[in-house]
Amino acid sequence: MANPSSKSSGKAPAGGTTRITPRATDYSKWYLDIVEQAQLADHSAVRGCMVIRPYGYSIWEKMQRELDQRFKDTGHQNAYFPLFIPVSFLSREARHVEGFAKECAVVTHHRLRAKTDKSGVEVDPESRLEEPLIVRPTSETIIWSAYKQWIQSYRDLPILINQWANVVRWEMRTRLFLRTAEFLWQEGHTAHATEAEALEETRRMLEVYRDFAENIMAMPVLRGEKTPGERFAGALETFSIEGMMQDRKALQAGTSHYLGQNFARAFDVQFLNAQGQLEHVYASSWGVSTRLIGGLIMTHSDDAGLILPPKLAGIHAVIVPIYKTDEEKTKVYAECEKVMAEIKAQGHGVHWDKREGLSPGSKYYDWEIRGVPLRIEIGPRDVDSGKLVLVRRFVLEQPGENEKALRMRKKQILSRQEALASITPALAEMQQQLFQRALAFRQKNSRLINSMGEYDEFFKQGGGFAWVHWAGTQEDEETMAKQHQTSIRNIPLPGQGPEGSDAPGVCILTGKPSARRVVMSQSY
RNA sequence: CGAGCCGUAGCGCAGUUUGGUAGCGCGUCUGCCUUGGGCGCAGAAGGUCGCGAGUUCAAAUCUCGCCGGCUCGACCA
Repeated sequence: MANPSSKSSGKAPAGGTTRITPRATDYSKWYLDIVEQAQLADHSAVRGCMVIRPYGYSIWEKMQRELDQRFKDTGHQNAYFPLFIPVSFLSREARHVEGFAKECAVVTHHRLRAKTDKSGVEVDPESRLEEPLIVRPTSETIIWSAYKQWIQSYRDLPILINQWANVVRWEMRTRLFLRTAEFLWQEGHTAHATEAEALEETRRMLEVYRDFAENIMAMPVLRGEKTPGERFAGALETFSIEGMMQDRKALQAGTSHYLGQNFARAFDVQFLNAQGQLEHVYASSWGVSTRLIGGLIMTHSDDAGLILPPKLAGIHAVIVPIYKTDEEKTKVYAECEKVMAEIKAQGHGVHWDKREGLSPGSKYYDWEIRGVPLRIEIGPRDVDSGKLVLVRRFVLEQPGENEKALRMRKKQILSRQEALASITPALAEMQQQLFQRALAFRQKNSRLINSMGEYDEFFKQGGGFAWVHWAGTQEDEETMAKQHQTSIRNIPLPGQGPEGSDAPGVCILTGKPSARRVVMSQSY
């Protein structure tokens, strides 16, 4: 055993530079290391709440831009409703309050006063609120109380509104991005004259989420309906998109709910239809949150750090200059300037790392951890030969390939012109291959399972998505959850599973006939 | 919320058993030297030891309470 204070041997870093824990060693440590070292987020002084750092927030901003455009393209407008909700509003819808009551932050007073011993301040008991307010865990109630004022006739419908906001859910156990007490999200809340229209909206937004997840995040997702036990509190139907993370657990990445007339009844929102009859309004709601950033990390990243799909990268290429003398620096900098301008002109984000006193190697590690898709190295040799060194953060692994060969393939020395011309296609290819790789991973770890024996074996071997026929009760579901730490992620819409997954069969637990398979797995 | 572990400089940790001057590595700053995968040398700055109370001549160290983090469970649109 080496003395911990002695110099480490081999190619370990010279100093105590923090390294990322490999996935194989400790998956959740790996995840936290990336969040921390890529400077995405920090824990804050408040339990369960995070500070989203600029680099992490820039990813959220990119996501927002893409999603917001899709919402606008499907006819929605943004609006904003209050952070506080009268506690009585929550209880208007019975299931809704049941679902959220246990995780609400409550405001009961509006004033502080100095303590008598001058040691600080305390709640002024005189300032107790007539009715406590909760900090919104979701906004259905406050929004439907407003919709009541807006809707009288079928001519006022549909209302297609989205809100970008923060919400608070006092979770028992939190993890950065995946489950925090406060998180950022968007919530769409729509009102319709007919059930069919509201259902269509519910499915349309599920498809918007799928499109965004797969084409922007390069994260394949399964669309499907949640079982009654997993439904949103107050919904008649809940649909989700579920991604498979690299540890083969599922992550619920977005939900779209058909709320029927539940909230319209709770807030007495009726409209006069074209036939002159009063009717309750039909509703949908749908949301995705900063949890997506957690999904992004766990879908693509590797032991060297974050890997960003180009469409979510603010910086697509980083330029690292290499020089010894002032003379070389001048020469190299002139070239960097030109290369930077040309990449910018192509419409890509580019950053020139001018930090002094850091070796190029340090900079390489730095940008790798942050997941920047392309690195361009420019040294005197390159300037003289009219070439550029272009290094990709990610190339598709080939079977049996060792780490050194992989690294060699990431690095190309190209003529300046060739290198610049290859940036756009390289980014497009990376985006495509990240999706392909994640999809192949999910397929490899998805299986049609027809007996409890197979089921046990599958999860003993590491698990994944088990496509099983199911006709059990909610109690049966809970029993499965206890015994296997698995749950029904959703009942996938047809056409998404392995060969033969859409055929009817019999429940693996009860043997009763079943029309469709469900996907069971461990989850976040 | 239950069990276990943890909280000492920006980061990672030693010191706590047996109370007695606040330590190490990395990072940071200054200068020199370097720069094609985490350079080197010299010097310097940096601390309410998570917070509060208690025991004591004396508390990072012992006691009690609280806060926060990690892992596992319970819980979780």
